Amino acid sequence: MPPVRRAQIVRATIRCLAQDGYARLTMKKVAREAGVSQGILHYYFRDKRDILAAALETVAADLNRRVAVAQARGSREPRARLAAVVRACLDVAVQQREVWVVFIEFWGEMPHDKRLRAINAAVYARARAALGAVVQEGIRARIFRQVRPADAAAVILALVDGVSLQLTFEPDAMPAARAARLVDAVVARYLAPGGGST
Amino acid sequence: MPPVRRAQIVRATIRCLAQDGYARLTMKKVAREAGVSQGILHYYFRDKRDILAAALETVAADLNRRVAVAQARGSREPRARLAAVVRACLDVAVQQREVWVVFIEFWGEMPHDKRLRAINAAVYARARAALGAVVQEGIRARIFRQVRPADAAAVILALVDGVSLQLTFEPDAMPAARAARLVDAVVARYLAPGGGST
DNA sequence: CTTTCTTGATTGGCCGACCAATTATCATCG
DNA sequence: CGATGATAATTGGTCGGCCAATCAAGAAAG
Repeated sequence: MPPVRRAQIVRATIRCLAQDGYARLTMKKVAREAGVSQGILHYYFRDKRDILAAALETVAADLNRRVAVAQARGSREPRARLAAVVRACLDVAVQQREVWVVFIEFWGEMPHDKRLRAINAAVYARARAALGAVVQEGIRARIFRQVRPADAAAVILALVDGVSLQLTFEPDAMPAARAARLVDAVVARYLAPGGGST
Repeated sequence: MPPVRRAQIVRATIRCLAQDGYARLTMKKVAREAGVSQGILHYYFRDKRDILAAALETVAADLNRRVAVAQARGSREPRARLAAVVRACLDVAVQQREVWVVFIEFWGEMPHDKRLRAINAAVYARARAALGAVVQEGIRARIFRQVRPADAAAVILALVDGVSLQLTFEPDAMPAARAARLVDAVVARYLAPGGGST
């Protein structure tokens, strides 16, 4: 029962964050949203920071899961797989807007909370490793040019994050599908064989 | 005197945001940091939100200014100019860490505040216009391939934001100079003539 | 009957906003 | 030049309200 209650509280927290924002999150609202009393929150969590850390873990895991699923569904061909991942990331930002928005909210808190930073670092390390593996595969198959997979992973991640940000704050500027094609084009040209050695 | 006092308060606010974070910003701290009484804050600003909006405006203008200066110092050659802008953006994220961190903090609040969204949209519109103009110039000179300048601008901005994020949360992962070279390589390959029509 | 779980009221403290009172600024005029 | 009075700027304290966290008491479960 403990894990169930914890999850219930964490999910309520995420909903509150999506609705009102980090700065206006209160234990009262979380308890109300979860349908429990205020006291119970401190039975399952030491304090507010604990709940927030758990919320970031959940959000991050959720994002990772969705992207992993999309990647698994893609073909074996490295280019197609990268495209599938890119598309999945951007779709999350648009369709699962709430989850993505909460994740962005945590960015602002990370400089002030070591624990949140650690969770985020783990998420990005995993993401870079997964992307790097796909790139590596493409290099071996001579589909991609010789690049350091870690560099390529960082670049792809940065592109996706940056474009997702723009889609989040100015959704009307560009449909998600077009953004995905744009990012794909950049990645394809970055990894395509030929051209300079840079 | 009014404008001086306002600026004084806004600068104090930005320092507080950099130090303690958005969620822990209080009028008391701002007043203390600015070296004025609490009451004065409500004399020059209607309420807390007003101060925060002014703070975002100042931060955004500051970022814009620094990048504009870097661009102006660059050569006339489009590729070099883009490189200068990229370098300037990444340098800001690393060297003017405080300003950049405060800007990120505002991202988390934007989904919940129309006014902050509007300010941000203006900033990005300006940035895209400036970048787009440089790209356009390169296209005319046949240095770059035919791309929609707006697309290229969005891509470069996304890359810079994404890489800046990673530099912010994991500063040891990569020195700023290497990040700049990496981004330059991606942009160069994206804009280089030849290759597919995408 | 003991352990686990849950409640809702309480606590001390800090929050943003407001306001009456005080002080500085400055144009005007004796 | 110096007094005067209106206006602008500034103070510090007060207000109701909400915050996170605690706790004693009771309900459920085994």
